[in-house]
Amino acid sequence: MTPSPVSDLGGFLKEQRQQAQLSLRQLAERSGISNPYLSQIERGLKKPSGEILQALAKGLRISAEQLYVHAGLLDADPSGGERSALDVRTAIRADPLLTDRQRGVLLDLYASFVDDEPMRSS
Amino acid sequence: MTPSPVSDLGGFLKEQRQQAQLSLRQLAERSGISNPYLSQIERGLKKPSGEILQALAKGLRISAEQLYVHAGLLDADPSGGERSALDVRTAIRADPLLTDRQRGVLLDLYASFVDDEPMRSS
DNA sequence: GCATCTTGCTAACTGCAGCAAGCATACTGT
DNA sequence: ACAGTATGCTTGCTGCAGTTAGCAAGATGC
Repeated sequence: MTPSPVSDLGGFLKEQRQQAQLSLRQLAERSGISNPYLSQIERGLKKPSGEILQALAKGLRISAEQLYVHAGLLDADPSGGERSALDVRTAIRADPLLTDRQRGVLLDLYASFVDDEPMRSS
Repeated sequence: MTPSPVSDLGGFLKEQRQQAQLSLRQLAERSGISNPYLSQIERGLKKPSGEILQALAKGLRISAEQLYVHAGLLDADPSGGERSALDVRTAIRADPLLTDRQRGVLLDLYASFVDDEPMRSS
């Protein structure tokens, strides 16, 4: 975990907590986690799960996504060339108007256009 | 964890894996996790961390956000079904990895699956 | 037929997330 | 002064995430 401001979850948590004028114990109680554990997270000694991050976001009255970004679970800005490839696949797979077979055909065709490795043929 | 399709991570993972025509071991290897663990996740016996979900998304070539939604770490996109059709078209049009010709082929194919009227060629 | 490989799973194990109990220090009220 | 409270942290513990070693069954090639 690099100590850069963007990815420093603990530092960000401490900053948000202080901005909300909450003690470590108050935030821990509001979030439903133990205060020693919160202390360890803020000091970068422990690495919390997504559920703990959700609980902390709730206690801080901020979005969980913000904490996921600092924890490295989400990208800050989703734009970018490589992300677009994932969007097409994601959109096809999520489309309720397509049958499974149609979905497979579209995905295969897309893969043949974009990938070096097409999907395995049955 | 309710067994509804929206929140059933294991079922969703298995479905995506089968759609991608990967064996359990192939996906585990592509994702960099152990195959018994993947088996346990698919059967709902274990609850993976965000990092494992990221790795699985990478192995499946889908967005991690989709898996977070199924794992209950993110809310699903609040827009409705009609939006899905726009998403696939939008995603294809915006994809920088596709040539104009490939884009046209994909859009026409999609339209033939979903619409009665194929896209008019420009 | 047999040998080999693939597949999904079981069982035992290790490391760490997250907790409870409690410490040391600072602050407040009498 | 002292007692009580608040604060952030230390320590030891438990449960579970995630792994390795290996099993049973099915598939494949000779």
